[in-house]
Amino acid sequence: MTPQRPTMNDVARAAGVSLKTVSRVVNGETTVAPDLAAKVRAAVETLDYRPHLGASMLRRNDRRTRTIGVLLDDVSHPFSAAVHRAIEDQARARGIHVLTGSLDQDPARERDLAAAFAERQTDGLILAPTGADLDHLAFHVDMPVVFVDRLPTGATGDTVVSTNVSGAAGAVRHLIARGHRRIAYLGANLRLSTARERFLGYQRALGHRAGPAVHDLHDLTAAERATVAVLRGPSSATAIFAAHSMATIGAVRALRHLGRQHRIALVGFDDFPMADLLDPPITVVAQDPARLGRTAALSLFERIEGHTGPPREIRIPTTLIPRGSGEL
Amino acid sequence: MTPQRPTMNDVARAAGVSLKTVSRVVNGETTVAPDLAAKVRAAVETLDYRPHLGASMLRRNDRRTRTIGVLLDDVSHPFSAAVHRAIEDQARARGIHVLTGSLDQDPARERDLAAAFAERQTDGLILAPTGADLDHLAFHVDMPVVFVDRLPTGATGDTVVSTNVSGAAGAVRHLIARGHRRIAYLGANLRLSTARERFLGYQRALGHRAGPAVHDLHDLTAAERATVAVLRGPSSATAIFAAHSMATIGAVRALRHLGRQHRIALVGFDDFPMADLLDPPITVVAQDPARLGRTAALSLFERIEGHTGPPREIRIPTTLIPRGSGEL
DNA sequence: CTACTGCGAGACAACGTTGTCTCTCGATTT
DNA sequence: AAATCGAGAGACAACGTTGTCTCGCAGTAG
Repeated sequence: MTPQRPTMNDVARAAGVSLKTVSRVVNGETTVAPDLAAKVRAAVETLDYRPHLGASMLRRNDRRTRTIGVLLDDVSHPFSAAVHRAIEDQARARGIHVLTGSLDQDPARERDLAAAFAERQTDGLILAPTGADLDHLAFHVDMPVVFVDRLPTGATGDTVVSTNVSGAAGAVRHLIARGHRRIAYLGANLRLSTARERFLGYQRALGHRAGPAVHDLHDLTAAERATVAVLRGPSSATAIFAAHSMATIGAVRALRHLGRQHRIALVGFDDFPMADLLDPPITVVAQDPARLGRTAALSLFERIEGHTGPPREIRIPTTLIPRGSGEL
Repeated sequence: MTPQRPTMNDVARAAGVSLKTVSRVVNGETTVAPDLAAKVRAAVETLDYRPHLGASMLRRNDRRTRTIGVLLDDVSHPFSAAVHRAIEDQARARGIHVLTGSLDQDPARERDLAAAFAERQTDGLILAPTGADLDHLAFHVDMPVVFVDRLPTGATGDTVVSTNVSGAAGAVRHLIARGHRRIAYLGANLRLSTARERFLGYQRALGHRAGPAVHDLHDLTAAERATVAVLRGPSSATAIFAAHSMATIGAVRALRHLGRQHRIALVGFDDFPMADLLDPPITVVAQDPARLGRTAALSLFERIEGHTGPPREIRIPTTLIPRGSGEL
């Protein structure tokens, strides 16, 4: 019925040699007489033979699938997408393929997808942890894991993250230098290490003068509401530090809506598209998602190649980009 | 040395049953006595046994890897990322995993990655064609392929694309209705079906009055330069139709730089982040990338399930979103 | 002219799982 | 009470490939 793909046996028959000889030619072994090798290659060509990676994997000693898994928060978010792309580029250079998944901060999905990738025998995993306990990894996932963007809880491994504390502190000091004293904080759930670290940087920069803070902001409308709240509140902030891009964009929208975009200073953590074309252009602490991804990939490939040694924590520097909104 | 993962044999020994009984329990067959099944499940638990998908795949009759390949232009581009995410969501609902790759409009990469995915026995492929001849697909890729965003050349299959001609024509008519007569076109290489179709829509709407057109625009700076050129040229356009988001953003930047963003009308094809927050807000013909991805995924899964029948071409409608820049 | 060496090539087992066949044993039918 | 049946469980082969072993043969040494 269905025309089956040819196997090594078919090639062997067509070339008039033994199956094993075909295997040798396909694997580039040099111990085959040139004329036989030529016949085999011809047969491979005409039959359009392609090795069955599953079977080969099963028998081979090294057991490599040349595939890695990448689990990020949301592959359609610009930050995750940039990390993803950088990983893909590193993988491609090595002929390695990439299985992807979006976690949407859901620990169950994190657990399930990590386990599923392990079952599929991926050679390694790059994970942006949701913040939940990862003790299941040690049990179920027997491959190198590198964490990116967020610190893991309940597991150890190489970790590549931004300089969140100093980046956030720098942003806030930038506002302080402009004379602001009542600076509000908008950020995500503190379960996430990024939120914790950025909030810490905010607090360090302000000392006892820390202003109103709203956490747990994930979608745009929540961020917009929170912006209105911190401006209306008793402390009536004159400046806002938004600790992730969704919060920043929410703040931009709310300020615009209130007509106060030129009166309230705003610095966001994580750059976003078009930030420089808005009015005012938005000052941000830019992360380097491509470098995060690239570095994580390099770490992972080192581990896959057998590098051992204690887990490394690599910090990728952030850059303050003053554009106008933070200089009011 | 390396602690090997347990196999079915290990589980069988631990549970005191035969290997085949373990296989039956793992695969949820009902012909196993409850007490034996319980023993097996306990052993699976304590040994943390996970089936070897490669081996199972090799022997099974249906030969499904429950993995599909997705090849898009650039997973970090917002449009591709949204398509990707929609596909992933459909796949997840079916417990299917996704291998991704970015093609960057490179036919060689398209060919290599398609072949590599075929070797990996993916169950199907969703492809945004680069525009090059795809006759190699029929030869080397024996799985269902669904095309998304762009029409294939040299291959057939279900195809899910936007209503490019009518969308572009609508954009241009919108400008004509505002009194514009000299409307420039900025677009990508006409090798891409999207560029061809959008240019066709532009020409249809304008008839013999078509204005200056610049093709082959891919990066921002080229689009900026082209914008300056069509404004300075002999026909001195009063409006611009930008046929993809990179061209639109380039035009926005150039107009801003020239200080003419409130004098020259602009409509872009494909929405982009923050378009509504710019000054002026940018009028666009919005595509529905999520629906494109979802529809492509549904088509592919139907084909994987065995649906036969002639290739379908599905058009996803576009929506004109007037925001200001096109109403000057 | 026999014995040894080395290399090319095939035979065979094995990887971890599932499909098929067979066997046992208790229950039902006549 | 003998024959039949069915369900549960194991033995065995097979999936497509690679690792290992062996064999044959040409070339060389004694």
